[in-house]
Amino acid sequence: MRTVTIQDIAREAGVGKSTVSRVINGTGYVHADTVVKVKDVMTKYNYQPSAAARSLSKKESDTIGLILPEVNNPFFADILKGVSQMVDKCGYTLILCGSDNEAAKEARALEAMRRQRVKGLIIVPANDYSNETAHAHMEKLLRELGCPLVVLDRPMLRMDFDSVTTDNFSGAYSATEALIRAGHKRIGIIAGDLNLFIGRERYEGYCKAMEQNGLAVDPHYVVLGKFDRQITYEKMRQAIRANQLPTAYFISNNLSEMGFLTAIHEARLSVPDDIAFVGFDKLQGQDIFNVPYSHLEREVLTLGSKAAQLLFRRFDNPERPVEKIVIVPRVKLLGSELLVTRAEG
Amino acid sequence: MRTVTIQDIAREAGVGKSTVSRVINGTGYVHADTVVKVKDVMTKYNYQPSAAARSLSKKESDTIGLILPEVNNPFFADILKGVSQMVDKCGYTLILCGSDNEAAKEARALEAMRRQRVKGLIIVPANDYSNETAHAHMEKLLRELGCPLVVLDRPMLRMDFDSVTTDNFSGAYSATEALIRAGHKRIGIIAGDLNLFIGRERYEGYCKAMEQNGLAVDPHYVVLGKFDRQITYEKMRQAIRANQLPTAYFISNNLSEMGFLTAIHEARLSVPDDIAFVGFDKLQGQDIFNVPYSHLEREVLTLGSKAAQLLFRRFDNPERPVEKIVIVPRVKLLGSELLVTRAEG
DNA sequence: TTGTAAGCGTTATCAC
DNA sequence: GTGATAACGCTTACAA
Repeated sequence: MRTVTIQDIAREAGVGKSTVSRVINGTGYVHADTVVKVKDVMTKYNYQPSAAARSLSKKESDTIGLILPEVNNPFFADILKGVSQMVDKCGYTLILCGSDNEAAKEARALEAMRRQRVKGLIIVPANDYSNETAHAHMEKLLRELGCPLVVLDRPMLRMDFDSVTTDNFSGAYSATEALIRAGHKRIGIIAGDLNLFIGRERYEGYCKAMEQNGLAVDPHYVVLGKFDRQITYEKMRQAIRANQLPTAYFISNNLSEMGFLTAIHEARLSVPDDIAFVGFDKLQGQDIFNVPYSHLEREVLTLGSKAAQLLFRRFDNPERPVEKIVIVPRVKLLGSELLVTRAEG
Repeated sequence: MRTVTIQDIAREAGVGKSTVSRVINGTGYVHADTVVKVKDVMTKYNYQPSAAARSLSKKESDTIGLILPEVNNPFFADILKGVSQMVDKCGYTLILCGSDNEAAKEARALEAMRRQRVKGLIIVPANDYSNETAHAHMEKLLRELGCPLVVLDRPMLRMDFDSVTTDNFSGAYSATEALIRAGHKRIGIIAGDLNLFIGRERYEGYCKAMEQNGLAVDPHYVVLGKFDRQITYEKMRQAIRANQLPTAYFISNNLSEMGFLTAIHEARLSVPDDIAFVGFDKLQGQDIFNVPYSHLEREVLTLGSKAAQLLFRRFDNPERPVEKIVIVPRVKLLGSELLVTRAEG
């Protein structure tokens, strides 16, 4: 049961293979009767043209590459969904690689994408390559791809690629401001990795909001959680034991939130009675558990589909100027930001 | 800046292209010096051979297809992770399609996989095709693929493909038994879609456990949630209003659990004080929210990687007998199964 | 409107 | 050890 080729179809339909090709691609003139005849044979044999042969011949594939740092992180899973739907809808095929946040794996993924001659690539960088040489290296790799690409979610230092990112500064600013409006004075931050661009941006948004409202940033209330669940947990444990808690935190991302909550639960503290917070990301499933955790909202699926659209638009017009889409997250207040006043010890 | 080809490398290295091919693939004899020379040139130009040309020539691609019903469902995201890691590790490239649980999209995905001439396919079927004609049609599509394939997670009626599935019967049995051991007598079930194989299996596991322990299945306590969050929510609302609650439920899947919890929260009932339960699946993030929901545990990443391994093993030996791996889930008791005794109204 | 033939970038089969 | 050369299955001039 050999795979049937265009040649087989041509023979069976009694035409040349270029005619079959025309029918498949809807290119050039071909007699209506011939079309019917050829289509019949194709259906009969359930013929599917070889993507490899086609892309070899056309010197262009119909595949889109996607590189994600963690494929099973709910946030990236949503992005994947957005990309996948769009890619599907537009008749492309998706090639997916995970980088596990490691530059080395990312580089390997990029090589795979090159071998596949993907028509375009969407990448959430493994890190932000803020280090000058690392950045140069990464940029070189991306250039070598020789295809349109969109950088998603994690901005890279100095990049002139199309991109879809989040306004981290304004997000952090609004979240902090919400806490201030709720009446908090002693507000801390669980900061992310300050070596990362987004970590710094969020930190600065927080500082700015404090400053603009005449509040000082107390270093005791700055927890360096590094966007990591375990590290945040440990630091928060220390802070709780040292009895060095503000009345509220702005928490820089979802993993930090998890670490924070674990520590809080362990110490039998409750939100917002003992400690208030607003998180940068929504915790997956918090609606199900009926918990009032305030957070910043962004439509993650949209992040993915916008990235795909950007890519397709560049296919259509390679010369268009670089476009950078920046999503501004909205504050969603559910109660965890509240200041619960009570007699203090 | 044209893409560099094997011909370019050959010319630059002063050898024939077959020699370059040999170096790339490590096949046949080639002088050590030549190897070095060729490799140098390849590195210099950062050459990556075209996957399309290669698979055209070898009549075999290095891609693995994966079709998932919902790419952003945490459960499938974990499966994806498992598959992706394995595929990566073994030097293959992953092509991903989503079916959105629709047979039509699934069929389109299968066509895409055929065009790509994937070397193997892993599929979580959009449904179980228990209807005879639907099943026949699906089986035909799968056969037509003409490549090894592994059916994952959702068993199909009468399939003689390699597969990795869960023992639904024994899972439901153990979960129900756990409730019985906790002292419950009036135990209900939130059943899934009984048109689906897994829905029936779980229902039967529940019945069997009841029977073996001398307990009757009270039809009032059988909620037909159809594996759907919204439907379960509505049915549970009715049951609550009608004041027709057992002391505990076995809940057939995670979406049902969500619907159940929403109804419970709305009615201001609490777990396990007012109502106890054991769910078939773990709710994503329940550890974070510190809730004591008992459930069945299975290593989801492993589901994915096992499926990939099964596929690779079949590549090595196409004649080996069909292998069906069945995962038996373990009961994990966290408190929601407890029988809280108290004076009744 | 259709068929012929060249070419896409590899691998595989030969001779040398 | 190595280099021509013929596939592989398709698209695309170019002829007819």
